Amino acid sequence: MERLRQRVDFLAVADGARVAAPAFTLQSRRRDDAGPVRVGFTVTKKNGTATERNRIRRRLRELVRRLDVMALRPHSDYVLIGRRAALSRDFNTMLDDLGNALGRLDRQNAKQDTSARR
RNA sequence: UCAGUCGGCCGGACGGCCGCUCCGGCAAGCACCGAAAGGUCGUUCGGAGAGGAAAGUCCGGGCUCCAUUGGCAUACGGUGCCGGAUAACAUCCGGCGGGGGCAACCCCAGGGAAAGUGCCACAGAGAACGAACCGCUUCCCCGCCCGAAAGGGAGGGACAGCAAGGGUGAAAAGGUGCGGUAAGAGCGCACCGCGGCUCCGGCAACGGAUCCGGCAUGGUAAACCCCACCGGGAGCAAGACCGAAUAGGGACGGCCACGGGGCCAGUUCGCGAAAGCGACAACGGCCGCGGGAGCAUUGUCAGGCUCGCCGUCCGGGUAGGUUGCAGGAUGUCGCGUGCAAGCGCGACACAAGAGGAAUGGCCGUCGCGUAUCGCGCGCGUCGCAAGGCGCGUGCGGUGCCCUACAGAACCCGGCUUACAGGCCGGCUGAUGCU
Repeated sequence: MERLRQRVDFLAVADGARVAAPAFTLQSRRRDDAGPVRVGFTVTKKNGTATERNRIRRRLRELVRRLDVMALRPHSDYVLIGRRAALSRDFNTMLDDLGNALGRLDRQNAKQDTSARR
């Protein structure tokens, strides 16, 4: 698993499907290449001071690390957009949130694929 | 003990599991490459990893590029008591002056108002070539009262004198007292204030003393301005190096007029199912004529013009990468020196280096604080007593907070702002005890 770092990659994912949770918004995009799963984090300035933004990003990063790798689709990019609730929300609860969000994202992608085929 | 004031410091500790970034390194193990020697953006391993403000980006520097490349002046901006410290500063230290506080101590944008210009609202008579509203006063005039008279008293008026008192204001042209006068006035005197010469102390800001001047010039320069001093601009997204794909530029070589794109002409007419055949045609080509502009369509051509394609090399340059980028006006300790800021010498140490941005996540134990409950002790008070109430303190339990402000982004020196809780020291005042 790699980190997403280039601006163009973030912009590409921003066009993909998205799912909202109390502490974050999850986006993803299938890349159609042989590369590994990549995950990026976005925390905008409206979420608070630099210290608070750092904390949000670190907790989200830890969520992804704890996650079962099998829950992520291979050859895909994911972006987690942090929200202020990520500062105080219970860690295990957020872990469940992320699992649910991934499931919903998969269903949404499947629906988009079938409609694209038609 | 309480109240105050100034300065300095800390800003959770330990541990468990799982991670991140950078550095070191094969000395050892593993993985991979290699025939081997050996090697690796590898892994296990070893080491390091946010702040007192990292913040605001308000000053000052280093560094880099650009400009000027002689300096100066003008303009613009900044600084503004004196001396010192410093790479430099609007910072710091030591003084001076003014203001506040019983004091320790604190505050001050603190050059020039006899270079010039402007402004000074409201109130008030008057706000800057001094003014007279109420008022005070001598002489004179008018009538009245007392008196025998001389004269005296109260009132009114005119000419003058005055600025003490009243009133306005942030401010009214020195202040207080005595003398003086018709009433008054620096008119005179004393003290204070102000200005000036001289002398003394101090590097200086400035302070002190004698004498002189009766006092002549109100405030505002965070109004213009004057004077002195300082300042070229932009910033690490600076700058340097490397440099993919695609498009485009240049050079050389090869290939083919096959196919394709663009523009013009044919989006024409006849025959034909179609392929095709034929006809006619220019603002096009060729030919003709003319020295030329051009002319002629009665000549001729159904296509004409243009871009090529492939390979190699070169230079510019985007994304991106590397560097700048962590050994420095560096820190700690000691000694010397200076009232101090600091400076000098010596020893030791190396202490984050990210880049959609590492330094974390989840827990445990302890500690701190606070709330509450229980028990014990001390003091005060009420009560005959049992005991009640209040305050302080110790131990234990439980809950909460499990921490405030806040995250390096080229690096330093400052300033400013934010900050839970806590520690240490100096000094001042008040009170108590010896």
